[in-house]
Amino acid sequence: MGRKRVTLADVASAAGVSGTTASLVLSGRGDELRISPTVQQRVREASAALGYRPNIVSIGLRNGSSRTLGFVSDTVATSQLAGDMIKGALETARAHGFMLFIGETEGDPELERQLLDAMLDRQVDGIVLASMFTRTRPLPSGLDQVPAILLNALPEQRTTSIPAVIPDELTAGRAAAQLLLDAGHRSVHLVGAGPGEHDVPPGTVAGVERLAGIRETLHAAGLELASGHLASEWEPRVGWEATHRLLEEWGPGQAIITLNDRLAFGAYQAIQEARLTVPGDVSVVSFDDAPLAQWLRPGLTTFAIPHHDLGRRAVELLVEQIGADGATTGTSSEPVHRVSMPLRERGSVAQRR
Amino acid sequence: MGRKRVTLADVASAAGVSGTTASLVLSGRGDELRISPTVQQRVREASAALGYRPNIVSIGLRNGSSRTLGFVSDTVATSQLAGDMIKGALETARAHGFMLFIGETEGDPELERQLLDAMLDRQVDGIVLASMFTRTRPLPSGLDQVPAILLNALPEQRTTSIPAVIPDELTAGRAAAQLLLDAGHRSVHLVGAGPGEHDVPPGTVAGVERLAGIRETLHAAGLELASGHLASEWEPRVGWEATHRLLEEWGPGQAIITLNDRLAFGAYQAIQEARLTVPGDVSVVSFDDAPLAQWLRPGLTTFAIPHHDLGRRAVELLVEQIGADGATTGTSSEPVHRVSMPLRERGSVAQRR
DNA sequence: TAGCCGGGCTAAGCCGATTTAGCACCCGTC
DNA sequence: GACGGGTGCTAAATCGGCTTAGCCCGGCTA
Repeated sequence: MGRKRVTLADVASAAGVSGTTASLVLSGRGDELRISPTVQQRVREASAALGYRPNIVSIGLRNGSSRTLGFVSDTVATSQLAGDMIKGALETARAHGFMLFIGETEGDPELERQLLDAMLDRQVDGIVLASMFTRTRPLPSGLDQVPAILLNALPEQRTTSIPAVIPDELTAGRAAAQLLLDAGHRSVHLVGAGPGEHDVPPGTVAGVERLAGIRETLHAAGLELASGHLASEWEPRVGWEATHRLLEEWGPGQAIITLNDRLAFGAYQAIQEARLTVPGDVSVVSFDDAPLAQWLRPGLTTFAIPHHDLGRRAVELLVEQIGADGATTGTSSEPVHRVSMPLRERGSVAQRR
Repeated sequence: MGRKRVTLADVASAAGVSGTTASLVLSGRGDELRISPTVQQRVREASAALGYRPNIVSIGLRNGSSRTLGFVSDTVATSQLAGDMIKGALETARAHGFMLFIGETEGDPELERQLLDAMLDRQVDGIVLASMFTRTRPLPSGLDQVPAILLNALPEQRTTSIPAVIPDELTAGRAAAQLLLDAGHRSVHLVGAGPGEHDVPPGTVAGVERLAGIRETLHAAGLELASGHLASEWEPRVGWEATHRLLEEWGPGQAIITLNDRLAFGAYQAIQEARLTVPGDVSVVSFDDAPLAQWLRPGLTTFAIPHHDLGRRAVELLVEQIGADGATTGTSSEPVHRVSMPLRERGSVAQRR
């Protein structure tokens, strides 16, 4: 510890040249500025011998960039899914030579302010404002100082020019319904929302769009949802209750769409307790592709939230915006980028008997 | 975008004073250096009016600190548990005025090198080297440049002076066995390792210590493990297989310790398929306290990995080391810090009939 | 022999702060 | 009226790198 870092000045004096010369050589402009091969060689050797690494902080101070991004999310820990999003962001950032500051707000606007300030104080080149479940949200001030992007969230005021990256929930909703129709099902139940267009937990983009996609596709086939079960908490207990009641009322032979995998887990438990089986007696389709989905028996067929891709895409767009160096503000053409939700077929859907 | 940041010079010229004066006033040394109240007032007003915020990068360049820590882990995403560890680290860092760079190595030493370099290049004040499951690991070079700490990992060479923070697995192992003994059980089975002292998946500290604690406590009661099931992958499928076979051989009335919650999940499935119940026919105790554990019916009794506390403790120790400012190296007395694993009693253990 | 050109390198300023050393002024004193 | 001693503020150096402008020297031309 405490061994001081090697600076450019150290390299220069070791090579017997000025700092300027050392800088030119090491930044590859040696030939351009006609430094003799002998000297270049000497500088490079000294640099290697001392293990010189440029101080990025200093460079950043000079040219006003830090090769650093801020990633502010409302929650990292509660959702196991979030990790993938961060991972996608981290990998992409690294690939472009950026490091990421991570911050968590717990949904507290005051804390969010503090984190943003702390990041801006550290001269981040851009900000990713992430949400762990898709929702609309107000924008904090200060985002006009640097390029910014919304991840898994939409701006509450649509007047803003900040781009957003979200999963393509609408298309996934359509596909979920179509999957059941293709398997011959005509009695489709929804757990988590519905049956009406507006029966949706407040503030969730996912709920609204998935429901809309499902209803749209059913309508196109001349059908309506057989039942719906609006719930503000999409937890296993709720899935169990809804399914328990649903089976009592309708009996076997149903197709169920659960709005996330935890609801599906509860549905499985209720189906099992009713001495019925998935998918023989009841078909289940879900959303999210939580790790849980592949542990269930049989595996749960579900539309994955493309967390990794979302994180990647957000950082890509941000880096692009930064690369433009603030010169042309109009680099970002499309304000909302939708990332498709891939289907994981695992065996919880069967052809209607 | 692109509205340039307000600098100290801006404040100074707005207040009609020198940069020196502005700096002194804003850093609270105004009285000490006899700046008149009038001028102090003017500076403060100018600062507030312009919304001045000091550039931490610049300050860092001057005094050689960045108020920034690096957090390098092998994996963030795969384990939902990891999030809590990072969260604990983030919160604690913030509380001490630090921001965190997060990096993920995927277990690749080359990538780890690059990440460490990228962080050191950005002048981090300290490094947390984290592992998502407890293990021994070699130390990369360069950790002698700044204070560092191992999180959920132990140094392979015990000669090092780098402190480590790990869960107290041994004590938890003892407590798990004791819990079953107290419930009157005498036939205790282990899934994931055992029955012998050395029947442990290679490289896992958790496996070794949990097994040792379990065996030790059973021995003290004059017992041995009734059976063990060594497995290198602690996944639901394995738990199902082991439990399925175990029930065929031993019948109901057993007590099972699974070495993690995914194994327990598989055990539940096997027990359910054998038309037996938890905890009436079989008691189950586990480790980790994954989210899954509270979703199971009945809830799983398990010893929680204290991820949040681990993250917190690691950063606390690191900040302490940094606070000492490299002056006295011997601030860290104890090299290995053990964090206790709390029991979550949920109802998967019953008194022996 | 003066002037010009180009090769090969360096001095000095800058980024945004902190900090040390010290300047200019006023008042009182001998 | 020179000197001493506060008072109230500022110039300049520093951190570590980049960058512009320009220096010095030798050879060639007029």
